[in-house]
Amino acid sequence: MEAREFKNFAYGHFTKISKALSSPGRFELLDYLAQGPKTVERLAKETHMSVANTSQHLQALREARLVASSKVKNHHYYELADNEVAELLQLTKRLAERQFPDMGEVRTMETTAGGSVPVMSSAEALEEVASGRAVLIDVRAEDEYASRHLTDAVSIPLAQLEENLEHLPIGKKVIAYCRGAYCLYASDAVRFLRERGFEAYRLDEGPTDSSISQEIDADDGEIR
Amino acid sequence: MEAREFKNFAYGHFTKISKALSSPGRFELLDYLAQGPKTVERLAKETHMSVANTSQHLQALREARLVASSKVKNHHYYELADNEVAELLQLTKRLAERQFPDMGEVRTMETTAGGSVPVMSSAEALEEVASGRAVLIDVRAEDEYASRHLTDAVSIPLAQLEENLEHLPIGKKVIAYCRGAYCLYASDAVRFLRERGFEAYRLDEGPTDSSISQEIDADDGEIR
DNA sequence: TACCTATTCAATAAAATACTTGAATAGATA
DNA sequence: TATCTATTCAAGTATTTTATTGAATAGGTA
Repeated sequence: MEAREFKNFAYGHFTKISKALSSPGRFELLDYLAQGPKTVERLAKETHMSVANTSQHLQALREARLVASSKVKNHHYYELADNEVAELLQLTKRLAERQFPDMGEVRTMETTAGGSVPVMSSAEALEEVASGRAVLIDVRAEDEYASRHLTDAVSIPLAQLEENLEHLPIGKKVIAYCRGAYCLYASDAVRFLRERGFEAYRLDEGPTDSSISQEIDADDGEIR
Repeated sequence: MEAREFKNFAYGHFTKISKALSSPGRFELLDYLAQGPKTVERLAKETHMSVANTSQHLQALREARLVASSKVKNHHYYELADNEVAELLQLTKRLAERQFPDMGEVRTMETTAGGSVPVMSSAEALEEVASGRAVLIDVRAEDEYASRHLTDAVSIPLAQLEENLEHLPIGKKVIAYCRGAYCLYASDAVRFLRERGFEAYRLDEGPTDSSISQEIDADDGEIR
């Protein structure tokens, strides 16, 4: 193999990865898959894409080895092929926010609804929860919670928040989190709770590898 | 801003980064820029692209905020806009090599010339050099060495290796490194040295952030 | 067996991207 | 001032990527 041929081979492979990440639709799919395995249909629904289009994108992602699929009964489950894929997503997001300052501004505006949704850092939340002054709720779908969640978090999907109000402690702070800094579920939850008198906050991120240092039990996703 | 509008905004920005990284030409440009600032002409020469094409790619990279440019006299110098860009390159390469196992195989075949170029890990090299049993040579261009290099490394660009043979110690091992695991300069150097009786090795990587933990002096790139 | 569901495939049209060529610009130098 | 050099711009063509649609497949289920 000639030197140039070798270069083409190497750079061709490197860019397979970036190419797969370079479409907004695919990036969004990966973002959802970072929450846990999902079927094509569900991904299509969550991203508002057609099923065929979703399937095609997933195909592209599989060819780039960013996702893997498995079959259970009649459903094909897709999931991230490697933890480093999630890292790549994280790093790309962080870089984007750093290099395009208005991104961070817009995100803050949107997720805090112009100031009426207070944000809490992971570090502070950890302290509040540990000392018993606050409870942590995970407002994502149940299976996403099951796949992986923050220590001591309770699962209350956004849609079931109203019917679970009675289970929330009255005097304590309530800290909600969802898929991450760009996900609006937690903000919706906080607004809903504040309207009902709770001292609610949203977490500034979701359950990432760096926020979860504990081991994950393969059986039920419970963090020890 | 509507929820969907917000999503489009966010994912649109994220993918600006990946899109910029998704062309082999641009990836290669960034790879060279990770060694230090360079002019358009030089980049064009090193990548064997036309100057106009190189300039256009650099333009695209600047719009994605991956590179920044400055002007000195009649030359425009381009450089990475952020250290995280280098991290992104690293992570992408690592992921590609992990997910496409034949990549690693081909790389090993090429860079070790089928076994005649022994490789040494950074950790081992550090020990050998510290104990005085080996010398470390940086075979990249001088300005790349000046921009950043490994501790205790001596600069001997590949083209000047022959005329500097007399300065290499006879009884010691010689460890060569260049831009990284996919760069062939170090391999060329090792073959050249072995033909002349030296016990030469190539390092398995280049001067990355993780291999350099020391502070870099802004004046001359010397690592303390 | 026939039927149903989830997923993939194939074909198309529209849109974006890549590389080439030649001209334009803007600073230095003579 | 004229000239030279490095870089960018603009236009054109070829290629690649995208979303849509409707058909095909392949496992379950009745």
